[in-house]
Amino acid sequence: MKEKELRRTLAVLPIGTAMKLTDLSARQIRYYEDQELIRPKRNEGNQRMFSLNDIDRLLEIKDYLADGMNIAGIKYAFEEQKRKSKLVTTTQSDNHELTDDDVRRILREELLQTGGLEGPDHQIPGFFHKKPL
DNA sequence: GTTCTCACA
DNA sequence: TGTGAGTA
Repeated sequence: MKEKELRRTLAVLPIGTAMKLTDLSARQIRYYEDQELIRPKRNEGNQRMFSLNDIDRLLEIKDYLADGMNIAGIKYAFEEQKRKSKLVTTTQSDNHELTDDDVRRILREELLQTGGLEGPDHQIPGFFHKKPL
């Protein structure tokens, strides 16, 4: 499955396409880049070029945001995703019982629970959640 | 026509 | 986040 992974990392989509695919505004996409949630490549004309992985990433960001998570929380979520991903590939390289979706869902639940139980006093300023619902 | 950066009545 | 300005 290396060819497939390679194609998913090919940055060939301009921001206009990313907008249609993710239903996000150019403003939002650029803002998320500033927050280092995504790292689109740049072409010769300094224009952002997105890969399918970037698109998935943007969709995840939109998903997390919908669940009330903020930028800091999402950054943390991606770090954990990377950490757990490494754990899975090294401990069960041939056991694919856990799909990426499972990891994301489990992780989201964990984050929502943690942030939800924290009292306003012990909550890290703008980490997991936006204003307590 | 599209995208980029910067700035704000 | 939106939006307009001035470019590339």
